Amino acid sequence: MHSESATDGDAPLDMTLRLERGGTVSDQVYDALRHAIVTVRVLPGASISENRICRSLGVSRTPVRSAIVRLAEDGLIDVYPQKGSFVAPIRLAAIAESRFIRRVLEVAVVRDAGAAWNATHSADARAAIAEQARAIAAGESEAFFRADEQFHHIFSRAAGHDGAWAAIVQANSRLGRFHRLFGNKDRLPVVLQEHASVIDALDAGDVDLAAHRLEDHIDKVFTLIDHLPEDLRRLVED
Amino acid sequence: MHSESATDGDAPLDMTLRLERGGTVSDQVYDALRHAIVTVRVLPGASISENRICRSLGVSRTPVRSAIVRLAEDGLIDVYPQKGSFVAPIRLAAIAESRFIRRVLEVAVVRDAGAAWNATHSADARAAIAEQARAIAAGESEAFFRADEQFHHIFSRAAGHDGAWAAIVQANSRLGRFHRLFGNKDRLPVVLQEHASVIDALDAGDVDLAAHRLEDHIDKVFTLIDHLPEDLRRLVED
DNA sequence: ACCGGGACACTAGTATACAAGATAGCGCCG
DNA sequence: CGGCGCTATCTTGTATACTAGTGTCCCGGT
Repeated sequence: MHSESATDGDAPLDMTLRLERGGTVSDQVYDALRHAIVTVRVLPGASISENRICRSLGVSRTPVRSAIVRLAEDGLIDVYPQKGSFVAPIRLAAIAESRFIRRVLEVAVVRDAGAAWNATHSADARAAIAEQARAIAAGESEAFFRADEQFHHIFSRAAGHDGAWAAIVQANSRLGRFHRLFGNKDRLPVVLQEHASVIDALDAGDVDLAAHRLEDHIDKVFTLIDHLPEDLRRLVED
Repeated sequence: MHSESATDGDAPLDMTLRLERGGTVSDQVYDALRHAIVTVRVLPGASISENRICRSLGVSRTPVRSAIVRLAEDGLIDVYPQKGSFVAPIRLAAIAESRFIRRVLEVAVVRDAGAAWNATHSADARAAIAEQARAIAAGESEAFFRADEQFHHIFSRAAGHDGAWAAIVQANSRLGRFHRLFGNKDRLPVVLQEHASVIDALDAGDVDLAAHRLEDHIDKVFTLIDHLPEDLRRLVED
């Protein structure tokens, strides 16, 4: 067995997956599955049956398998040969590692971004913050996360660190599920304030202050782990 | 076309791949291909024909495709649908990014490692250094790189940063080819000295000094790019 | 001799069939 | 009634056949 998975045998949702954009079928399946997992539309521990998915999507097993292989490389799916594939559990140790990677990389990136910071970057960042505020008011949580990613992306673009951004996104794919499951809605306005304070520091040319504020901002992600709701504890490991 | 690849039409080596360890065939193909690419037994730009590989290895296309998908995710192979798959060129911009990621992550890791540093770690590190010296004397370059990886792994183990190590390894898979192609043999003894100086600083409890020395060590990788041999320049992009 | 067109030999993507292992449930036996 | 063992049915891994697109090369016409 693979220990005690959350929703093992039961198949609560028939995977409301829809293939969207063009490109190869394999890519479409990959995007759909990845989105469903990161946004926790499918919960950690859920069974991923190749047969069920290809029946549900009307495609053959080949592109589905290809997508699963890629998701397994991303650490989002665990494959147990001859037993089954399951959405990877949220391991607290892995979350801590992802947080470490993201904090270290993003702080270094923002330091480089400070050197090339200009009015356009500032305007883009404040636009992203405004979009986050709108999403909060409208209760559109996915739009909030999307704008959050846009906001953090600006630093990498300003610094020209495309590769670092790719690494950050990869680490974030683990953190994303954590945020959506355990994120406290009361903290969202605080997030906005912290975002704005980082931009304020950059606009003022104080790179050290910006880096320090960003580091604190990312670290605060872990404050909400102390009061972890009991009914969600079964979704994490360790 | 895919621009000017180095060894496009020609197939200079019949892929002296041999499947070694147990596990699924797909994993064996993945390991063999990855090793061949990272150790530049197959050069950047070389054509990776699924048919040729599965003929060469005596397996079907399915596991070969699976391995190629994973290698494409790793950024080691570029797949052009209906045209072909090719060993990814060494993009100087990507090398710079990998260097950035590795430096930032590893410096942060070594700072954490300093807190938990003990005699065992020191002994392991010095053993790895000794192995590197032996490899240099014996002219076994692959053994040198293996010991180098072991050496750098020690910091992550001491700090308990498994995830960060995984990210470092991933960034290193790009750097590995660069090192093997453009590495200057005259610098190898200097590498040993730099490694030893980092451990000296850690043993002395001076974490800041260790971090600074490690940062310089990783940065020096780029000093050899200035005098890039002309006959190898065709293997890189940009 | 040069230029154009079509057959051909490739490529990767997809679909389907088969193989091997693991599990759960049921029936038989003690 | 309890425990052992078989079977039916799942799982993923592998092999093979087919599709559609692309580039090349040769041959024929100009």
